[in-house]
Amino acid sequence: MNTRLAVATHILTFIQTQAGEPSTSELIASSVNTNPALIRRLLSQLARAGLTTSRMGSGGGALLARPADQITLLDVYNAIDDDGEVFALHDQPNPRCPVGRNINGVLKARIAAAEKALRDQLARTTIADMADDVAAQIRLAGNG
Amino acid sequence: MNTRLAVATHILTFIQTQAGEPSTSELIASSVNTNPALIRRLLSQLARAGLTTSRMGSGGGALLARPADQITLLDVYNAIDDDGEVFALHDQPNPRCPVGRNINGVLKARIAAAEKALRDQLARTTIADMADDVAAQIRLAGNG
DNA sequence: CCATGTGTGCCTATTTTAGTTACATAAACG
DNA sequence: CGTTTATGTAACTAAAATAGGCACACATGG
Repeated sequence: MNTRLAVATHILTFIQTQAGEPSTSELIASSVNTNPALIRRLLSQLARAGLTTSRMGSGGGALLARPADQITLLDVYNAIDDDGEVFALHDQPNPRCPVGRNINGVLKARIAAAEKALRDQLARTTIADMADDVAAQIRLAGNG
Repeated sequence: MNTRLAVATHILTFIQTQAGEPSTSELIASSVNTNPALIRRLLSQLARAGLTTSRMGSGGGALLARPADQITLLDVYNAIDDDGEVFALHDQPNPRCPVGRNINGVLKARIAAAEKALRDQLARTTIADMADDVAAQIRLAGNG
């Protein structure tokens, strides 16, 4: 699978830790350890989905478009995944076979149920949760 | 995403509709509408996972290794997916950034919860359910 | 005007996926 | 025993997805 959900979540969690200061794509890229252009591409998808806003020019960068406890991992997943399908059906089963003719309709319903369970669970975690968890980890390491 | 779960489920559902007669890879391939070698590759993974058995030679083919109501879509998913991860983490976040250093540990737990929800739901459907649903569709079409 | 930073088009490399050919091996059957 | 049927798997090709990167037009603040 791809890492876009992980990177997008990293981006939003990072922004949340910056206490209202805009984060530049270069700064975020250094935390993710990748290219700023890649970060900007993801940020533009997140902005299109209404999760972030960006200010151009000097002093600019990305901000969350709404409070971190109102952005769930499901929002992130929907923002970055074009079709949002975890499993694909097979293109052209044989329509002259009874099984081939009907398998996709049946399977689609079962897969949809499984993907719904996934989405419902993703909706239970917010960016605020992520930032809190990260902060807790940092405190733990500090005490170690 | 890939179509291997769909094809593997198609294979098993097809075998279940054959009333105990072994299914050849060529027959299954004609239902799926693909190449027999591809079916055999999937069948060998299913056999390794203990879901099917194959008999070589004349009159041979694939059979379910246990009753269809004891094979779930989770079993199929586990059989064909090497690592079974829906989402990947990003390789090398920057260890010098507090967020980069901790994001993967935190995200891993959240993603695992979501994937568990997916798996639990996949475990609720058996190959017997699939075959029953397909049979019901065939009856519906017959009445139309 | 100049420095900073976004948004995006275009390109490359790598990996995954699907599909195909070929052949050694195994079993059944006359 | 040899022919036929069928599996299991290696090797290969083609296409698509993924990640990464460069370049530059455009926007903004000083």
